[in-house]
Amino acid sequence: MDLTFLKDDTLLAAKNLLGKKITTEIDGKLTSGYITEVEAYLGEQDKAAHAYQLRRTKKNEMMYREYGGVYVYTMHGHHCMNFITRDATMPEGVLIRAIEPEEGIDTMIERRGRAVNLTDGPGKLTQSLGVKRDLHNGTRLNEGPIQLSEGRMPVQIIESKRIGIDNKEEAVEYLYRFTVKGNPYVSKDRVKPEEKNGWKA
DNA sequence: CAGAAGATGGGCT
DNA sequence: GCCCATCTTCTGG
Repeated sequence: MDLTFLKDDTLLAAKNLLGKKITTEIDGKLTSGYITEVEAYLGEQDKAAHAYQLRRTKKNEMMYREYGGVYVYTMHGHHCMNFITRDATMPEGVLIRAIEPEEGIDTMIERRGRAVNLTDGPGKLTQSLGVKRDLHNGTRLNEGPIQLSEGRMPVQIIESKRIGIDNKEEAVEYLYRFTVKGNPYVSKDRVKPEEKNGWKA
């Protein structure tokens, strides 16, 4: 699909990512799901971003690339996946925090070692999809094992504060987290499922 | 049952 | 030492 929507405003790109389908084909197994929760990280101006004030390290080097790249970092032994937006001078991106499982659920259960909470958190969904930092950091969407395609449309998008950044001063207050209203496959909050899990059609 | 608390953990500076 | 998380256990209603 056309990825140019990742090139411009990162907040808009984040909202447009909701409902898109992520498909991975890793270790010969196909898994997929629809994006239900994302967070935008705005680089230079954003105290919660890895690239705040254009900080550049071996770890976040990937953010200084053209839109469409995949940035994977590790946290407490878990992998977190971001899609890079903008261009090489603007290290911005969108953290994928949760998806609604679609295909390959048996594979997800196998990889996770449990049958519940497969994809309702940034470290969980990467484990279910088989995404690893050493193999997939620096790859590009639709040019490798990680594919992005059209999926579903959220009825309504909820804006909220980002998770896990309580020591980032004013950045804590930014409403840069976006979730599909009525979809239970999200991190932290327990959501009562609405009709069609909050998707149109 | 929900929410809080504690342990765990890897890659970087 | 710092950090965009998860799981298990403990607590209280």
